[in-house]
Order: sequence, then structure tokens, then C-alpha cells
Amino acid sequence: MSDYLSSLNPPQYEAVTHENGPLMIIAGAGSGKTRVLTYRIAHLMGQGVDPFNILSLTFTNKAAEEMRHRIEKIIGSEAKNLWMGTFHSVFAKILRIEGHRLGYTSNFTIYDTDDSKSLIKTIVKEFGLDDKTYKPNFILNRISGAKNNLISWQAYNENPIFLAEDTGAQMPEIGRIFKTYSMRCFSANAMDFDDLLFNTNVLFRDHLDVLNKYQHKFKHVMVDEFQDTNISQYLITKKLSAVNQNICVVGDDAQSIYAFRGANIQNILNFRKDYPDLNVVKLEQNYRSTKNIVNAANSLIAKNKNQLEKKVFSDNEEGEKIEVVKAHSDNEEGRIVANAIFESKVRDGLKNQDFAILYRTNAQSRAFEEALRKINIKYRIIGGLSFYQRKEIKDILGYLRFTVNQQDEEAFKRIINLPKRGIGDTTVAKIIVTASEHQKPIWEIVSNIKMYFDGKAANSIENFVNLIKSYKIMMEEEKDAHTIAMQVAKSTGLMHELYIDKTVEGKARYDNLEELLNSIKQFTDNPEVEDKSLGAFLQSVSLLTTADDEGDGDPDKVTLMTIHGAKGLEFKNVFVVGMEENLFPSQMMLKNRDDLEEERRLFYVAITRAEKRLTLTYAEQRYNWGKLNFCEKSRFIEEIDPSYLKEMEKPGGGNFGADSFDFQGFQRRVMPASKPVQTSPPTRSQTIANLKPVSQVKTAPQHVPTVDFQPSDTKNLKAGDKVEHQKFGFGTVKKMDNLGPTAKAVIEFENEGEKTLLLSFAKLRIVE
DNA sequence: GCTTTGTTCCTTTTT
DNA sequence: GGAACAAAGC
Repeated sequence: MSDYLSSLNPPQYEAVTHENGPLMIIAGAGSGKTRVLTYRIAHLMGQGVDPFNILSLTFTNKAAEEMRHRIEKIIGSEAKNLWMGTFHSVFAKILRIEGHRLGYTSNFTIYDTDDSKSLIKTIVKEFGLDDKTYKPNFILNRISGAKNNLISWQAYNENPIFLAEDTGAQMPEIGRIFKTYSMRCFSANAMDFDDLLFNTNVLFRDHLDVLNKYQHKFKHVMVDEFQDTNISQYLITKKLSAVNQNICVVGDDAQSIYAFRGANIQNILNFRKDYPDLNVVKLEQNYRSTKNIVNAANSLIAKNKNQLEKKVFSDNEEGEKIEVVKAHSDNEEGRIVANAIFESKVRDGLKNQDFAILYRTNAQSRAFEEALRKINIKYRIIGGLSFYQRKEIKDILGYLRFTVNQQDEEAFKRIINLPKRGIGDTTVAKIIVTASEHQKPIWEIVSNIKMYFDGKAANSIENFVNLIKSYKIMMEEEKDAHTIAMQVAKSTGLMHELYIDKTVEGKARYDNLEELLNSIKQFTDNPEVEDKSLGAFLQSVSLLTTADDEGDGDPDKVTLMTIHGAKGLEFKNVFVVGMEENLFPSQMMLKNRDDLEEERRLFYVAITRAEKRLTLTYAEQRYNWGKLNFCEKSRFIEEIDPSYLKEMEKPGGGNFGADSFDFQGFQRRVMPASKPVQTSPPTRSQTIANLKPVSQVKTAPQHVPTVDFQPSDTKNLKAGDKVEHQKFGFGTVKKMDNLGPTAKAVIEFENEGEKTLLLSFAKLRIVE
């Protein structure tokens, strides 16, 4: 049991064996933080602390599960009794138990961002406000920001500063919207993400017996990624540990990247003030990366003024210099990275899973997906439009949510006329008006609909109510989540509707639905899950984090994700792509929050994910919602000490550029530039795993040899050339207007007639 | 009330 | 390029 301690370096040892009193671990990137946390919990348990008394808050549920399994290996099956999870999932669990104190039932709904926005939109409309001025996104951010700082709607409306700010932003009614939004959530028996934390604070503030209970329950409180906690989260942990003072926070101020959602770097900088007898341990040795990568990262982060003093170092090999690669376009960037991965797999004997492509925004993934797909490299995308945000999935979940909680207004609006049953907007509006006139919940109105309306719509509503009632009965009979979901999918007709849709999209949606039912089955079949009810399943779904999505079980894939998603992860080879001004650092960030330091920390996080090799790429031109933009190299590249960098045109000795694409035994067929190979959204389990052999992939007509239309080829385009346009089909160039990036061509299309096009390269290719 | 077609705005990042 | 919404037609 104690032999694992011998593998630790002195500060790690100190952190692991520190038992009582406040502790702050400043853990530099790659310093073995997870190992320390794991061992620390194991050590506490070894010292006789009951796992029921340990609360460990992690950043993703997946991280919690991994840690739990590692502890299990050291100390045994008791580890399953540890309280572990994200802030949101742990305190949602507590609110299920204690929420009745605040007027919620135990089956409250958790509104996701879409629900919140939709509700705000409804309120804006009801208030008769202009929805061009009152943007749901902005309002939600405002409300969320307030709640993360523990400002209630009452306090907000009493605060002249907030109201003046809103008036200044031409939105004086935000306070009133905040109030209505909060009351509507409450009467829907629903909490949004911020409410889970806000209400936990309210619970602990107003119900001291509850606070007391959990203070004594959680004898040890641990917080991972402490630099990314907000005030609301910090106060929860502070209150919980007020009696025992056994609070251990682990973080790295250099990796604080969530200020946009209220994370407060001051939490970590000021922790010492709250705990004067604080022990501080600094883990400064990086075991993950080469010297070159660590030094480069240090030279970058040194530009930040706000930071705790520490010296991260590596005793690993020197390693290769960081490659900086310029690509001509975003598509070429994709090909360069895909080729480099291909080459590196062969040269260094690496697997797909050793590579990650990290970008600033989800929208950047497309070029890399296409390039990887073309050369049959399996990949997985983390984040972006998640499985649970797809329409067909949300539809079924809407039914399940409404079955559990009939006050759920957002679910009601989604499913009342789905599948179409002749209840249009007018009827729904009438129901809502009637409900508010009689001061009764919507469910009360619709379940006695004949008392209020008659006619065709009333009959449809009655059928709908009976459907829901039948599901409720199943729930009361304690049928498990899968049984009920199956019944819902079948008896609503939603499953059949997708089944008879034989379009590619319809097929994909049907597969998605099947996948959903499978995952519910997995949930109810999992022996580790005690509560197999519908409510328990819904909760687990609504608090999934992006990293929690496991895909189809094949781990050997290249990982594509945002840098935010890469927190806590490591890969042998990392590509940080889109290193361009306005993209990274993001111009949005600079415009709205003017926080270059947070962007720099984000880049620091990206660099420090790499163990062996790091490549930075940027493109000279890039499409941004249909328009071609010209880009400049990111200032961040210049900020790294140049002695750690190696600038090059193309990686891999220049032999793997976009235009020299033939590998041994690997014949590439050139395809129309931006025609997606897979027209339907991939199901989660597919995750593009089952790539078609190149020969089956849709290609340009066989008889016409084609080449990609590259931007550099504009100079070659001349009158008389035959071209194909993605939308307009085949045509002949009549005349070129001028050359260079702003070139225009007059083209006579076979079916569409003459058109003048600003040459948008992805849509046009030369047919020789 | 439903379906088709046209128009607009958009994207940081996530629980 | 595309989702989300509005208008127009059935």
C-alpha cells in the first residue's frame, strides 16, 4: 500500500500525505496532478477516512470515473462510495434530495442552453420587445453572469449599476426579463446550469441544518481545476469545508481559460487570504513534454503579468523544435496536417490515438475531417453539435422530460404538436393564455381540456394527454428508463416516422434514435447504476460534458477538438491549427472582453498538451461563413522564443504538400473540392469510424479527369476553359475580369445561363 | 394548419 | 455554408 509513495518526488509526496488543514497545490502542466490527487484520496482512505466522507470535484464526469477506477485499483472496491463528479452533477444530486426546501420537487428538469434561450425568446416576444435588440444570447449571458456571482434577480433589479448598463446597451428591460425568466423556470420546476450552483448556495444559506449535515458528511473536500471555478462554486466549497477546514484545491493559474463563464482567477490568487494557515505545494517538474516544448511554453506565458510565481521545468529529452507551417488556404491546412499524420504514423510507428488536432473554434474542424477522410485516417470529434442536441434525440427526450415533469414548459412546447397532430401555434398560444388567466399550470388545463375548449384541436389534445398519462403509469409502476423510452418511441409514432423516411438524412436520424435507445439500454443494464428510473437517466444526460462522449469504443482515432476541450489531456503529437490573428487570439474575445492574457493562457494549454512533437499551422486565406478572408500569422507565434521554433513551408521534408499526394500503394482520387462525402450527420457510434474504401466514395464523373481548383490556379483560368460549379453545373469561361485574389470570371453555364462569379475557389473546379 | 421558398444573421470557448 | 425564421401559397 505504501510502495506507491516511493514513486513520488518530494513536493508530490508532500501533497499526497498532507492530511488535515487547507492545502493548495499549484500544479504546473504535466506535473502529475491527476496522479497526486488519486494517491491523495487513496492515502486518506488508507488512513481510515471513510470514502463516504470524501468529496472530490472534477472538471468532467469522465475524469471522475477514471480517477475512481485508479483508486479502486490501489485500495479496492470501496472507492465506488466516493463522492466524485463535476460541480453540476454532484450538486444536482444533492438538490434532488434537498430541493423541496426551496420549492422544487425531486424530479426537477435541468434546462440546457437551448431551453434557456428559447424561454428568453418567448419572454421577449411576450413583452412585445424587439428581438433584434434583445438577443437571447446576450441576455442569457447577462443573467448567467449575475447568477455566477450570486446576484439574484431581486438584487439585480435593485442595483442601479446593472440597470444603467442595460439602459446603456439599449436593453433597459433585461432586469424584468431576468425576473420573469427566473419565475418561469421555477414554475416549470426547472433549473438551468447556473441555478444548480446558485440554488445550492441558497440552500446552504437559508437552511443551516442542511448545510450542517453536508459539512459533517464531507470531511474532506477536493477541487480539481480550481483556477476555473467561479464565485458561486468557490463559496459552496468554502461553506462545506468551514467546519473541518479540510479543503484541498488543485490548479494552475496559467491554465485558467474559463473566465467567460464566470471563472475567477482571483479565487486562486486570493485563496491564501481566506486560509491564512494555508499549506502551499508547488509541482513544477513537467513529466509530460520535451524540454523544448516546456521551454517554449514558458517563454510564451512569461508575457502575462497576472500569475503566481513558479518555474516549470522538464528533465526529459531536448526533443524536436516546434514546427511552424504556413498553408495557403484552410483546405490546404487540412491536407498538410492529414499528410503529416500519415507520414508520422509510418515514420515513427505511431497510432491514430497518438495525434490530436486542436483548434480555437468548433467550426474549424471541417477541413481536417475532409482531409482525414480522404486518406482513410479514423478520427473522432469531441464537442461541436453533440449527439444530444440533434432534433430527433431532443424530440424523444422532450417526451421523456414531460413524462417526468409535466410543468416543463419547454418540453411541452416541443412535443405538443409532434408528430403533427393538428395543434398549431394558435392553439398553443390559447392554452398558454388560458393557463395564465386561470392561474393554473398548463398541465391542469390540457388534462381537462374539454372544460375549456371543444372542437378538433380539443380531441387531439385529449389524445396527447392520454399518451402522457400512459407513460406516467409506466413510471409509477417503476418500469425502467429503457422500457418507457422504447414505448414512447413506438407509440408516439416518432420512430415509425423516421423509419419510413428513406432519404439519407432520414436513415441517419433513425440510426441516431436507435443509438439513443441503445444508450438508455446500456444505462439500465449497467450494474453500477443503482437508480434506473427515467428521472435518473435524464439527469445523467443533461449533465454530460463534451469529454464524456465515449463514441463507438474504438480508441484508435485521431482526436479533433477545441483547445478548451483538451484541458487535462495529453498526446504524443499535437497540431495547433488556425494560428492566425483574429482567430487565435479570437477577435470576439478581444472585442468583448479584451482579455489577451486569457487567450495566451489558452495557447499555453494547447502547447503543453504535446509530449513529443508540436506543430503550429496557419493559413493565408480562409473561408468564414462563405466569404474568403485573408489572414495574418498569429502574434502568439512571434511571442515564443524563436530558438524553439522551426519555420517551414511544408512538414515532412517538403514532400507532403497539398499537390504531391500519392503515397505508396495509396492512389488518391481527386474529388470535387467541397462536396461532402457524407451528406448526413454521422451517428455517434459511427463517429466516422466506418470509412468507405476510396473506390466507393462519391467522386467526380469517371470519364472526366479532374484536379482540385486551387486558389493559386486562378492565373491559369482563361477564356474557353470548361469548369464545373458546385451549384450551377458545367459551363465555359467566357472572359476573365482580372487576376489575383479578387478575380472575376464570366461563365456561360449549360443550364443556368451566363453568370459573373467572384471566384470562390471551393465551389469551382477546372474540367480539363 | 401545413409546406415550400426566401431571407437573415451568424460563431468564441462550455457546464 | 447553413440554421432559424418569415412570408407566401395551398
